[in-house]
Amino acid sequence: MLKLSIMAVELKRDNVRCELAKGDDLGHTRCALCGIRPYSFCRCLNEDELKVFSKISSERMFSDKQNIFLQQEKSKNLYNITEGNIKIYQLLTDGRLQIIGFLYPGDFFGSYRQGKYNYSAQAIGNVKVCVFNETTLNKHLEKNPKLSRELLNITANELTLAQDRIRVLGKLTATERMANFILNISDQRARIKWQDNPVSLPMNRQDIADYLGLTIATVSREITRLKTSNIIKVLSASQIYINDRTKLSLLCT
Amino acid sequence: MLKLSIMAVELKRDNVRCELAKGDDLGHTRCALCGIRPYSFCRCLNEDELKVFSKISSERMFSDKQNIFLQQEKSKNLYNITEGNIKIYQLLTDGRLQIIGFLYPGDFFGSYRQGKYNYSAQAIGNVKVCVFNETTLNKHLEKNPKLSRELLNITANELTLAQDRIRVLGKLTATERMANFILNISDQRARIKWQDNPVSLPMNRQDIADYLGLTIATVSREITRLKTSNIIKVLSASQIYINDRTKLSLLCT
DNA sequence: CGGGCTATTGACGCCTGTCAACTACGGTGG
DNA sequence: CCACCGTAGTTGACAGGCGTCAATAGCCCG
Repeated sequence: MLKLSIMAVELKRDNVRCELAKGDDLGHTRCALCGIRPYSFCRCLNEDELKVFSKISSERMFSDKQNIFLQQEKSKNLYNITEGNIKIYQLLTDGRLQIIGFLYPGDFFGSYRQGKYNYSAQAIGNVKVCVFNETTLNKHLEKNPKLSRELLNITANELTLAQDRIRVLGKLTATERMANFILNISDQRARIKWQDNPVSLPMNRQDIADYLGLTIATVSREITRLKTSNIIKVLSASQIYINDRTKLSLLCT
Repeated sequence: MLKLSIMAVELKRDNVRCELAKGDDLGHTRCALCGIRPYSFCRCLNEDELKVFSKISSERMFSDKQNIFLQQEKSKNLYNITEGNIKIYQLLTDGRLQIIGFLYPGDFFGSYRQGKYNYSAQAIGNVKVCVFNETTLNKHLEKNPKLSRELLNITANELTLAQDRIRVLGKLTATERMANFILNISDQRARIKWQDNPVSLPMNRQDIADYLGLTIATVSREITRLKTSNIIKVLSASQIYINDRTKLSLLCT
């Protein structure tokens, strides 16, 4: 029953895509057909600019657990997710792994420092991305102040998200982290007009643990705790229904 | 003895400032006299642009524990530190405090989301800052792609620093965090050509604890541990001499 | 020399990690 | 359609790292 309603939402997305495409010169530009554009940094472009943009970018697919790039690799490309989810992570020398963030459709990534990626990026499930050559995009930015302004905005926004995460990892307890995580992911889905309750978690427990600075056992226990206190319902391992959003918010402090 | 050598370095900074000023039309522009400019986002400006820049910015002083702005406050200004140190932090509803970052001379701050500051900023000791009106600076950015590119670069750089901190808070042990902290602060000082060994810590133990997601007791214990294993010497509470940088690096994993 | 603040150190407890057993689920083959 | 297997998730027992609370030590300044 619930699963059906989720499917309906995913289908609705495809409809949106078709509607966007209708008014355009079909087939000439990939970008014009892109359903995620309203939520992506390229939303600031007009129709003409969009055609140019389609040419300087290309599409690539990745499947589950495939790496888009690795940390310390020389950075050549920047990416924009059009479908699917990605995790970005850093590895310690002894094998410990910290997930820096989960990225969703519309997210731009590949930020770099001294020409090297600062993290590895790996597909969670099937993923479709737009690929931009770094130098090409940079040249484009010089000519298009609107675009570079947009890029500054989303980078600043990512920075505030990272800073919020610093607070979470520095001060919150396991319960608080878990509550905060579920709310965040629900909000994230709402932002791109996807069903935000129940929430479907694309990542597994290990990923959640590595993201929250916890272990898989603790994550599991905390989910059980939220479940037994009737704040959430666990429809399946990856389907969480939020019973009481208020209580969940209070847990985030 | 060691204190003297530190003073020498501070004096040397003043000399640099004088040298920079020599070739300029003295007194007409504040920016031309600014010693921290080579390490600040305004370094990309030429002499003429600098004169304009002096006019659209103003100088302000803050003393120890004074707040420059508070989280959730409507953001009007952006700041650039010219002297002293600042902590940016977030407060939880129950009073817990997480220091997001320490900022040093040359650092630009005031990033915001939805028109509100995402953190509070407070002076550590005496501080001098450049103040920019947000809208004025934005207008300036439109006309000056070099400047907005520079701003994008430093924002992207801050983002990578924030991401590194996510790894530290998510995965490192207390010892590792402490080692990482001391090295970072030493590197930071080296970057702006200040004495990087011994390191003088402008912040107190409580600040370090709130920064590293630990308690004051643990910070103190970890410092003692590094001291007894001869990796550092504690000249005074705020003066740390690094005996063995290699061992310290190894502790950061 | 004494007051007040900051830092250090000790005793103890709890939260979360570790390790391992158990359970649930999805896919595959008979 | 069911039995089987492998993977992912849950749960339990236990341990240890770090927090908590408090006493002590060190330092600055009057």
